[in-house]
Amino acid sequence: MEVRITDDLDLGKIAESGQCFRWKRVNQNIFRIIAADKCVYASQASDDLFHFVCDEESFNTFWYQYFDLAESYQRIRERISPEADPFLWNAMEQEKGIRILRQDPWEMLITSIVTQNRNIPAIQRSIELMSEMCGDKHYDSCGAEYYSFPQPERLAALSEDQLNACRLGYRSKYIHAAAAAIADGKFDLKALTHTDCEGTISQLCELYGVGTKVASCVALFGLHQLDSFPRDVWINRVLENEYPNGYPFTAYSPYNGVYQQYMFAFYRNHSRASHPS
DNA sequence: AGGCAGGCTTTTA
DNA sequence: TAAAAGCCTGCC
Repeated sequence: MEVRITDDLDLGKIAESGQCFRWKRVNQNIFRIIAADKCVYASQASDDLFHFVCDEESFNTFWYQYFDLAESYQRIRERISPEADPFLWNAMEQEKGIRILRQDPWEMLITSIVTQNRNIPAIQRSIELMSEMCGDKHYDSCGAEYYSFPQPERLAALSEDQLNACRLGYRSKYIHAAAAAIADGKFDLKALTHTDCEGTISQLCELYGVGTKVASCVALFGLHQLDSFPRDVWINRVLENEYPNGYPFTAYSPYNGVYQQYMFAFYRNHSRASHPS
C-alpha cells in the first residue's frame, strides 16, 4: 500500500542508525524489515511517499506503532534553535529522518547485550544465527522464509555449544543469564513499562552482563524511554569535543535519547569520512 | 567505598 | 593489528 508520511522518516538513515539489526537492504531503495513475528518490504519514493508491501490493517495495527508515527520528530527537532546549540542543530539537519522505533523489549535486551564491543555486520550475524537456531519459521510476501526472534524459553534452553555457534563470544554467558532470568520470571520486563527512566536503567543493570550503556539502549529502543541517553565511545567523543563545559541534559529532557541519536549518527558518519583507514 | 587496569570472543577493515 | 553502540573481576 502507498502511504504519505509528512513527518521525518528516512528509511536509509534508520537502517544505519544502529538501533535495529534485522533490516536488510535488498536493493537500492527497498528494505526487508523483520519485527516480532512479522516481515514487511518497505521503500521510499520521496521524502514523504512510501510503499509498504502489506495490507492496510497490518499497517495500521502494527507498522504504524513500530515506526512511532503518532510522534512528531519534527516538533522534537524544532525545540532546539541553531543559535542555542549549533552543533546539535547541524547534526539534526544532516540526520533528519531518524526516528526511535518501538521495538520489543525482550529482543532489545538480548540485542543490546550482543552489541558489546562489536561492529554492525557481526551483530547482525549473531542475531540471525540465534533466530535461525530457535526462532519460529515464517514466510514473507515473496514466499521467502524468515525467522522471528527467539522466545526467552527457547534461548535459555540453548546449550553452550549452540550459543558458541552463534558467534557470541564471551557474551554467551550474559545471553544465557538474561534469557534464563526472563524465562523463569525472575525478571519482569513488562513491569518496567510503568517505571521512570532512571529506575528502569538501574533495574536492568541488575542483570548479569548488563551495564549502564546496554540498559540505556534497552530503555530507549525497547521501552521507548525517549529521555534515556546511552553513552558509548562515540557519544563520549561528542561530549568531550563539542560540550567541554557540560551538556544541557535538563533543558533537553524529556527527549535526550532522541537528540543522542542524531549526534551519534552524525559523529559516526563524519569521523569515518574524515579518518579514512 | 569507589575508581581503574586488564581481560574477554570474534569479526571487520 | 587495532578497533568494534562494554562489562566483569580483582586490586588498590
